Amino acid sequence: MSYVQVMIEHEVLSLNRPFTYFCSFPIQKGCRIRVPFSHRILMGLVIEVSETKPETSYEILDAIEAVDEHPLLNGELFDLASELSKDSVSSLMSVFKTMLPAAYKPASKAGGEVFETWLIKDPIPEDELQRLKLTKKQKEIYEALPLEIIRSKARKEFSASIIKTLEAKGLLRLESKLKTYQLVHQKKLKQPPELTESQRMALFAIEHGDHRPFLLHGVTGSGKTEIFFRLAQKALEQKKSVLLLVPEISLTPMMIERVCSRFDVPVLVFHSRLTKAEMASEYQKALLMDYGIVIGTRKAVFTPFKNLGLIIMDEEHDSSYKQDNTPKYHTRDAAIFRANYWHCPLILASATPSLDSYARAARGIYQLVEMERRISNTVSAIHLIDMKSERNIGGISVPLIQQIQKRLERKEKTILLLNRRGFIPVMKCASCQEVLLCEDCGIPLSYHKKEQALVCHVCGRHYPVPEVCPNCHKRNWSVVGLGTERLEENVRDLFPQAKIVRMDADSTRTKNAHEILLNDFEADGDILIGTQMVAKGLDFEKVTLVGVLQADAALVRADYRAAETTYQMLEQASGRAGRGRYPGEVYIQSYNPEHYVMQSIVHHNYLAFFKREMNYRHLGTYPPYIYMASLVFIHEDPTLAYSMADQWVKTLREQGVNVFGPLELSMRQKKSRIRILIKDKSIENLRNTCWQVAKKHHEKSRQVKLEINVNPMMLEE
DNA sequence: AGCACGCCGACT
DNA sequence: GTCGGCGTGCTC
Repeated sequence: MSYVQVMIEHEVLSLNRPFTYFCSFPIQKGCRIRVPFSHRILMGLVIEVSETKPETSYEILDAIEAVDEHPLLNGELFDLASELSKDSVSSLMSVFKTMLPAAYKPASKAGGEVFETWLIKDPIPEDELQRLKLTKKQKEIYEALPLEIIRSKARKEFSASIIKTLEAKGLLRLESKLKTYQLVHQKKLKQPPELTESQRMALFAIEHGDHRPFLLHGVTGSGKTEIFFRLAQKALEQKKSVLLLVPEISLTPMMIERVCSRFDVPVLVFHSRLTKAEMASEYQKALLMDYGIVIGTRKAVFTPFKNLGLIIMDEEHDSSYKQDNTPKYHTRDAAIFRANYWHCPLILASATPSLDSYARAARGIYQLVEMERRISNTVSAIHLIDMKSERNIGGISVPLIQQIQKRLERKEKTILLLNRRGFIPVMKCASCQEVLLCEDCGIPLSYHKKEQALVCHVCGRHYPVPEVCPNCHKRNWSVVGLGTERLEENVRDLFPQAKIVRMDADSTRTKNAHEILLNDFEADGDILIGTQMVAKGLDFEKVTLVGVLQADAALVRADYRAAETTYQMLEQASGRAGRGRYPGEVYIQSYNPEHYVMQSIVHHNYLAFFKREMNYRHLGTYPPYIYMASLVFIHEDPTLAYSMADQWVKTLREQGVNVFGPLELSMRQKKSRIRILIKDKSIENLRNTCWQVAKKHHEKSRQVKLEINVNPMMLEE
């Protein structure tokens, strides 16, 4: 007997509006509902319920049935969803779908949940028991049974036949419940360590701060985790929950281990490698949990809380925090929203803060807390190897080989990091290492093999491939590339007696691969070879040497953030060495040792890097000085996609919008992708422009797909 | 997004 | 004559 506003399961922008239905059954906001919709029956989500009939020009149809008894989303998550939808220029339904566990997604045909049969022992009066005349054995088992137990477990532990009899006599009630999984295991609790002076000061600063988010800039090994735990302790004492976000699945096992050996409270885990049933189980636990700790990757930021007291976002600079499919939201924005809602502290932590965050801290939007000292009070020595003059074998320089040899003799461990970005086709002079830059943007040009041209991926300008290098006038162009597999072979040839563990996207595809490989390395491995993923968060006492191969491969990327991500990667990688008692050494192989990124790393000087990089961003009008959005037009026919993009460039330019392009990107799934870029000083203006294009584009053309990314983390592709 | 409707070409 | 291609319009 109510009228409901329903969002339909489709994710397209053209259906991103509520539809009204009459509802003859009770229903609440946040429940799924089945409704008739254009010749079919669809699933929808109720976003509003009202008693009065809205005034409409159309006929209102009857909804079919309610799917959920209890709402899947509360008011807070609703508001968060609508903000993220607006901010990321994507449909509300697409946000709902990423928020909810797969088993509860509006469009899913249910399923994914696993149910178990439970036996419930309801209280039964004594005379009733007498009347049933149980045998001695039956009575014994009946009394020994707990009030609630999983049927299969009861049958195994007691007697299957007697349990059956008890069921038949009506002494045990059957109930189907969602299966719960045990994803974390309580460890033996450890005592908190003494705080160092620098930790105490950081903690003091956070505890005496105001409501603004904190940016905790602590060098690797400065003991940020202990700060997290002290703050968590406080929140838990007040019976409030703690949300602990990590960028990648590979970092969850170590974090879970640490949390469980410190706190005796419920701990929940969320990440995309959980099965549907595990995810549903954790979600149910979250709904019921009064207080506890939730650890997870970006999807954990949507956990329903009864009382949230602290949010920690570790490695806040990591680009995995931004989802790269629709809705393209940033976890940081969702975390800020939730911290505001709960009036709780938000800690953005990193050894290498994103330029965005550090700039915000500089402007007082965030409160900056610095930790400059390592706990061990040692600083790793960083050596730059100039690959232009140093001899190398299979991509490994002679000094690095000697160092690895030393570690093998001393039974210490080595991590070798190879940047996979080495595969991005950038043309380079093999004689003088010159890389060609765009005259307008100063950004390295990418080599497009098919059209034999050099292209700037920022402004879209094309250049012919020059005959000879403009620097040394030799004709010796090359495209660089060395993969982890090749490197593993080379290392094996050099050190046949060493135990080598390789960690990359290939070797970590299976479920617990990360854990297994890392345990392997910790137990008796000598050398760990890997891509970026070995740069992040690993904490092994015996690692005293880190080698970074092709350090500038990332620098040469055709992206305005190339220097920033290179800096972050090198600093993070360096931080893996010397975490224990033994001091660490880092060898960075570079063709541009004099580059400011390399120099800042050697001198452990983030601020110097920050200033240089900000200056560069200012000159090129890049974020954080302005906001940016990329619009990609996709179609099989390149001319159609291009003309669409081109039209928009012209229309927007007439409106005075700062627009760049169109630029042809590489093909994806046999489809042409044409990108235009919009820059704006005001984020509101930028979003308005994007929404305007999104809506109008859909009216005009259905065949050309449009993908919008507000504040993209990466540009080249 | 789907799906019906409608208008043109090439087949039993 | 009809079957089926896919451009266009609509969904409470």
